[in-house]
Amino acid sequence: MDIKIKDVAKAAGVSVTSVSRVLNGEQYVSAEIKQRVNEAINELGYTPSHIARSLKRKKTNLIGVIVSNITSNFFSTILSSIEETVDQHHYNLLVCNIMENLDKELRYLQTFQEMRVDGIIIMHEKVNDDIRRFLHQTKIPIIFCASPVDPAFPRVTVDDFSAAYDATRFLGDLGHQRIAFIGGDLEDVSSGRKRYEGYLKAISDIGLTIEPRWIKFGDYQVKSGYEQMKAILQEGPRPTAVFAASDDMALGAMNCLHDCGFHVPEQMSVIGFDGSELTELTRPRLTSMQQPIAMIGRLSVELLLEAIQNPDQSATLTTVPHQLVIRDSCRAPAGLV
Amino acid sequence: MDIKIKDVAKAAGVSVTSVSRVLNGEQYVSAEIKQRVNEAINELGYTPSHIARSLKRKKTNLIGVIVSNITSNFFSTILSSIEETVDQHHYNLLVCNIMENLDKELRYLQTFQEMRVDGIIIMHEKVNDDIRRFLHQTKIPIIFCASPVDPAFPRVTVDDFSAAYDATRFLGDLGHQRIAFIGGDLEDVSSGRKRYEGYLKAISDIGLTIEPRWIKFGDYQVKSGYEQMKAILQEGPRPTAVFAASDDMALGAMNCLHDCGFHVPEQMSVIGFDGSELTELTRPRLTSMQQPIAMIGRLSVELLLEAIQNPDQSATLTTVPHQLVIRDSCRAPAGLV
DNA sequence: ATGAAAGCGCTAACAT
DNA sequence: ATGTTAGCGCTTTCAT
Repeated sequence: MDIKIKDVAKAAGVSVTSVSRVLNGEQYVSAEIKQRVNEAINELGYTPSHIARSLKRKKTNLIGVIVSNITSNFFSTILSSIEETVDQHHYNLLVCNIMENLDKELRYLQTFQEMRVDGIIIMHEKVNDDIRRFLHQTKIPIIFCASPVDPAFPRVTVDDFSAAYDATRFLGDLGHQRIAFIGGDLEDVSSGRKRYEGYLKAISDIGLTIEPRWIKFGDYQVKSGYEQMKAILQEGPRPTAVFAASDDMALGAMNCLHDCGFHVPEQMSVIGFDGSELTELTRPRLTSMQQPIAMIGRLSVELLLEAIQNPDQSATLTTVPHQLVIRDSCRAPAGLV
Repeated sequence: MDIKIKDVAKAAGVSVTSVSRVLNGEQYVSAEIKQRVNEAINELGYTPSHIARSLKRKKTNLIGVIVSNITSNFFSTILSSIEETVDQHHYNLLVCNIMENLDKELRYLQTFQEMRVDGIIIMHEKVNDDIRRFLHQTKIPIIFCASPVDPAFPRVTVDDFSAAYDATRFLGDLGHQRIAFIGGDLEDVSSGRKRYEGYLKAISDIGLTIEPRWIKFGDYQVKSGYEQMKAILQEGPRPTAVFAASDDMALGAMNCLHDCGFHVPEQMSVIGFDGSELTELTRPRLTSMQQPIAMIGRLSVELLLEAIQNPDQSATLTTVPHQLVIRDSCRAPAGLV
């Protein structure tokens, strides 16, 4: 590692310029020199310094990613697809797992700036004022992935309102009259609120009345699904179906139902949101409103790379299609069959 | 971003050295200069370049991580703990998700070298000759995390043999006489083989005979657990208990049993390995041989950082304790109760 | 087709 | 206590 381009040049008996040229596959190098240089590189075990290169080129080929919780199957799957796409374009990934800690997010954003990353991907719903200020001030291209926080930035996401609407309607079409909702955080103006609104609209379109006792909010994670389901079961008249705004929460709800002695779907239908791998791992398998997870990751990267190439584009919203995938956790309510 | 230390120096009316000094919190700067510099920094919106710094200091504060499959709960949890620890020490993480692709692993290792990462963490069982050659040739400190591939390198791991032995014995102690095993890849000399050997030893210590039809190998993932369980069910006399070498495979096995109409634990006991979050999410909850997941991540980072500080240490094996966590998926075989 | 040399933004040895 | 300056390892004009 202590060996540098100059050493290679010396060993090959050429100038550093020539070495640089073969390193970068440029024209104007004779086959002979190319060969001598490559031999020298192999003999010396030379690895070019990305650092020096970045400094000179003013380009790091680094992408910073902020993810709210990497242990969630939904996020890790997106991350996996991001990594794959980034890799295909010869970029590398700097990852920050913020675990809902906004201070950490801000700190990392600053680090990303110090690192001179070429672009930033944010998979997180919440931002505070400090973060918002940073995002607006920085010149680094940014994209929101599956979390359309701020219309000032490019974002790729499903139509959360419609997707939630469709999920709720699906339950209504099965004949359910008492449909509970376990939402995400209302504070995130994006998915959290949109999915809630989609649910409300569907309920009223179906011709049902809103029942506050059947509306609870968690944090998208399994545990909160469990707890909110429990709260719903404990308060008066029971619903016959539940729509959870994430598969994780749907799983939590199913576990709660199981532990309380209720059968899914015989006594309670459960529908999730995300279409993560989880849906195939539960028993019964979980019917869910599916997001095109891999596509979201890939598109985010591709749009970001475009923005890097061509910095002054306007912020666009890219909507990807949602799709209901019916598995085994929903059916018509008991009385109706 | 186009503004550099020189501009700050000019704006504050001091030398670049002074700016550098306040940037790095050194002594020998008067309070007055410090103040003027900080004001200039804020006014200009200056962010120091990590790139330039790294080039000069010959230290990037970057750690490269190779993970075999980031969507697995076990690995993403370790990764989460690695990220947390690394962050506390002011390092950053470059992540490669290889998805069992060894070519990609090698390519990333080379990229890590170009990036001049200060250290590398590998969470992957398999290596080929090219990779092995690279690992031995590079001067970058390396640690194997939860995958003790090669005794030439530091590694932190549970005692896979004993852990598998204890898990199997637990089933034996419950009274099971027919204990199946779904292992990981036998090709990985480390965990895969060790867990298998632990199983074999326990079977013979319990006084049972090895039954090849009850020994299958998967790839640690859910799907293979399902398939291998199915294979076991289809071949002649059925076991009364299964030990799967990962929680993911145990879940697959449980799902297969469910789909085939068998009840866990009434008709079949299932024990997993890893102690990932999954164990609490299944119904019945999964009894599992638990690895101290967070500790493995944290220790790996700390040992790596030590090796970075002090490069010529010998490769040590750090064994972390395993622990059986009894949940609801195992009980005495039917005839015995 | 090849090479000499300037400079990317910073730190640190060396003055003062 | 503060400033001058020589690199860190590379790319890239500009000459030849």
